[in-house]
Amino acid sequence: MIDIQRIRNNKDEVIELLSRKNVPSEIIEKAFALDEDWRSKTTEVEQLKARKNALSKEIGKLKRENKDASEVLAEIEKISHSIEEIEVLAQEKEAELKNLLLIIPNTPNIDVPVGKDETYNREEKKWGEIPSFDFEPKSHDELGEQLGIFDFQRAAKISGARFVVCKKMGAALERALINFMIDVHTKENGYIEVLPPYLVKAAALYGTGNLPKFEADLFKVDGGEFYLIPTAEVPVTNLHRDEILSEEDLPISYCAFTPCFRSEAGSYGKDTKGMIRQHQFHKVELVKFAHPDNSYNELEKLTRDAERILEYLNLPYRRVTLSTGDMSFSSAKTYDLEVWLPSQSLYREISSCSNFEDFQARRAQIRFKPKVGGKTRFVHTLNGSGLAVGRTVVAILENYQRKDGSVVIPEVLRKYLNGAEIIEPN
RNA sequence: GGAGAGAUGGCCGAGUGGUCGAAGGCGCCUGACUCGAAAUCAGGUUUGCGGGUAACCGCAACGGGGGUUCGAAUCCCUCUCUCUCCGCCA
Repeated sequence: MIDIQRIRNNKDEVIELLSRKNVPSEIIEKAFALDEDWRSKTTEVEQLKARKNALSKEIGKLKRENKDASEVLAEIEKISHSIEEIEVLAQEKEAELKNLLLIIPNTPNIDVPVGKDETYNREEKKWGEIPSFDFEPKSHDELGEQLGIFDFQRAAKISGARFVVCKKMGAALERALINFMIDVHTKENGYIEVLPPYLVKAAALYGTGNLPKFEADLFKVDGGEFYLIPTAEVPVTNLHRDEILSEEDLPISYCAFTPCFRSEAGSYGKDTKGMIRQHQFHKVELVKFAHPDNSYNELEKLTRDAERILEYLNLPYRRVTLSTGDMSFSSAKTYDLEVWLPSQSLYREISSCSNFEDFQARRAQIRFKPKVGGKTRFVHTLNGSGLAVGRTVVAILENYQRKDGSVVIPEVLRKYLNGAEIIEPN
């Protein structure tokens, strides 16, 4: 949530920054006006309440002295009526303002390239050598079906479109990747492993910014108050909701493996074949609670931690900074990591690493108390995929394929697969 | 699913209608003592919002929401969570 004080004190700056995210200025002007209105009514109510409190105390005193209080009671009754009237108005304004603030996106960092869509994303680096094949490289779904490790047809029978059944080395490879990623992040990068719930309440989704605006992207459990998580970001960021952390504990870094569930509403016709876009997929997620003075440094580190997984797997990738028009609602700055897919001859997103600054922390009330200076401050939250497991399988199959349709297993994964070196058709 | 108990400040824990934003303890901060530290002694130490250059003033908050009352941590309703017992269950 954007800080209303920023709108109050630097309205024009906020309008300018949010125009980069295609937010019309009228929305900010509306929030500004609601805030002014709310404040004047609140001030009025509070003055009346102060008078009422004073009179109430007087009654206590009069009663103790066994004196008559009817005159004071009469005045209180009059004040109470006024309070009721104005308070309703103040509460209406407050609710309206709050609802409006909940749908205003985060302001982009000044460094983020300005543009209306992904064509304005800025490439930051490229890593690895794009493999050259002396044959036509196959797509992962073709390879997977030939190898007998993916079964899209039966998945459709069971659950419909956008699901897959992984079998044999397909299933084992997912499991190996999950363990490999978690091992690297916990042992080499200092993340604390957590295994959170996959069903969450609405409040958790408000905290991260998925609600109220993006309900259509989520699966809601019928009849219950639960939602299936779209990413581990939701439960893990909410670990510290309504908490005051110790400054010396920052940054706190978590790593979580979870399935992710997405309705993919509005993506009809996109990536219909294969494992790229599924209703259910696995992800190892990195989440940090950082000191606000150091969060951009932590974003660089977190992104490097994700990149290192790709490097261990020797998968060619590039890093791009998402433009203001392509980044998400809650983010102030996002790096996407895109892995090379030979069958499509392009880079596809495999990780998204963001600094949300205090946007989520303000929604979820995650704060810390500075050692000196007293006043509690909001932490900065960050997260990134480290990595999306299904898409990593896709990238491995496509980049490590051989002419005969077999696939070489990346060296770092072999110890997780009983030493297997190659996936072969059987 | 049934029966009961509970939720108070960073932590522990008192408080059953007004003088309670809240005793006491722990922790933390400042000062004294000390070469220094520990111990001891004295003082201080909640948060959010609004107003004010500031000192400061006001409003709100004792799990969440609602109610009774001139006045609620305290009484009533409701929700959430925790614990105990019974049932069921991987």
